[in-house]
Amino acid sequence: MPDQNISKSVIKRLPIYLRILDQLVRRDVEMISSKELSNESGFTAEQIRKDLAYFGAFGTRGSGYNTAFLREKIIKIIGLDSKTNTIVIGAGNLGTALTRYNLTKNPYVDVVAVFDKDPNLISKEIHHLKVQPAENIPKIIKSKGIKVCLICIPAYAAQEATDLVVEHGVKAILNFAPIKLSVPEGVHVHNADLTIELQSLIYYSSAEEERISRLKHGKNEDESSKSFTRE
Amino acid sequence: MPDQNISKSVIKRLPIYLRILDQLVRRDVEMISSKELSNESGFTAEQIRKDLAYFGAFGTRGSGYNTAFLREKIIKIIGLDSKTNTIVIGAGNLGTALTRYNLTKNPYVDVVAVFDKDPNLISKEIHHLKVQPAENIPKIIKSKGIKVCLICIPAYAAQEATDLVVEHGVKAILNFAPIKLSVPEGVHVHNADLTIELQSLIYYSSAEEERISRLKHGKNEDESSKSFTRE
DNA sequence: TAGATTGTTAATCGATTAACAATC
DNA sequence: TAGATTGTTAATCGATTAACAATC
Repeated sequence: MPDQNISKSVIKRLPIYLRILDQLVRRDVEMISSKELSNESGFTAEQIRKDLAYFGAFGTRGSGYNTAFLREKIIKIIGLDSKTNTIVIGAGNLGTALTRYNLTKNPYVDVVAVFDKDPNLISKEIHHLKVQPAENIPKIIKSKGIKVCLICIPAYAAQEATDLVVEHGVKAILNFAPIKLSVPEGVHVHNADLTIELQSLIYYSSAEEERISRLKHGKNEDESSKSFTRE
Repeated sequence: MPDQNISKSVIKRLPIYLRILDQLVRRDVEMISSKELSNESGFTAEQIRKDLAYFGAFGTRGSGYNTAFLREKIIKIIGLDSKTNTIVIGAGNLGTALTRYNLTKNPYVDVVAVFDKDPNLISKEIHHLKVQPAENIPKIIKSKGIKVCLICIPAYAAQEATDLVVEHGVKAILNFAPIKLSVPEGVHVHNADLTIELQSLIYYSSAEEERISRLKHGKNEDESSKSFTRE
C-alpha cells in the first residue's frame, strides 16, 4: 500500500484544500474538521478525509486538523515548498495576462521568462520581463531548471513548441492551445482550453432536456413534453 | 431511456469532438470512423461511439460518420446553432484577454459587453467594446438575453457579482476567481481557476513517488528507493 | 457476399459514499 | 468517561472498456 498511484482527481483537489487552508491560517483559525472543510470546498467530508489519508494521518481524532500543520503537509505533497519556476510560451493576449497574473498573485509560482516568435513582440515588457525570441527557450530552460511551462500560442504552433520544451526537460505543460498535444510517457499535460469550457457550459444554459428530446424524437409533442417534466 | 441525465464528462467531450469535426469539414474529409476520431481526440473509439449514442444514431455501420452531418448534430446538441451572447465581468488582465480572444476566435460565442467597478477602467476600449460600469449589468443581461457569463474579478467580489447575474437570469458561469461560488439549483458553474490547474501540474513535474514516499516513511532509504522503482 | 464499423449490452474498473472502529 | 472526529474498510455507484450482434 505504500505507493499506489494516486488518481488525478485526488491531486486536483489538493490545491483547493491548500487555498482554503491559506485563508484559514491567515484568519488565525487553528483547527478545522473535515466537516467544515467540506462546507468551504463543496467536497464531502469523507472524500476529504480519504484524500488526505493517501498521504498520511494528519488529523487528530476528536478535534480535526491543525490548519497550519495540514497546510505545510499539502505544500510538501504538491511540491510547492520551494517556488516553482515556469515559462510562458506566447506573448499574445492570453500569455500576457497569465504572466501578469502569476507574477503578482501566486506565492508558489514564478514566471521567469516569456517567449514569442513574432519579432514585433520581442522586447515588449510584461510586468518586469522582456519578451524573448523562441531561440532562447532551450538556454533558459537549462539555466533556470524549468520543469513546468505554459503554452499560449495558436494550435498550429503548439506541437512544435511542445516537442522543443519536452526535449529540453520540461515535465509538465499547461496547454491553452485548442489541440491535443502528443508527449512522451512521463510528461504531463493539462488542457485549459477555454473554448471547450465555455461551449460545454452553453449546453447547460438553456433547457437542454427539451432540446435533446426534440433531437431524438423529432417534433413528437407527446414525447418531448413528457420527458421535459422529468428531472 | 429517452432522457437519462447525461453526465458532465460526456458533455465536456462534445466540444472536443466538434473541434475535430470543424477541422475535418474544412479539410474536406467526408467520412470518419470512431477509430480515427479516437486518434485525433485521445479518447477511445468505444467511448466516442457511446457518447454519441446518448443523443442518437448518427453513423453508418461499415463506413463511419459523415463529418458534416455529425458536426451539425453536435452543434445542435450543445446548443451552438445560434450564436451565444456572453458578458465578461471584470476588465483586468484576464477579462481583457478573454474578451479579445473570444471576439476574434470563436465562431459560436459573442462577447457583447465587459464590465468593471473600477472607474479608471470604464470606457477603456477592448477590441470594439467599451468597458461599462457594473450598474449596467442587469440592463444588458435583459436586453441581450444573456444566459452565460464569465467572471474574471478577484475572489472577494465574485460571490456578489454571481448573485447579481443569477438574479437577472444567468444560467451558466465560467468562473476564473479562486473561490467556490454558491448558486441556486439549476445554475451551472465551471471553475477555470488557473492557479489550481498550475499547482496540480507541479505535483507531476518532479519525482512525485519519491517525494510522497519520503513524506510517509520519513527518511527511510530502503522504503523510498523500493517504492521509487514501482510504477 | 465479405469486410468494416456502428450501436448496444454486459463486464470491469475506479472513484465516491457509507459505516464504523479507533482514539483524541 | 462521553462526545467528537479521524482513518480505514466495505458497499455502492457511475463511468469506462470489452464484446458482439446488427447492418451498411
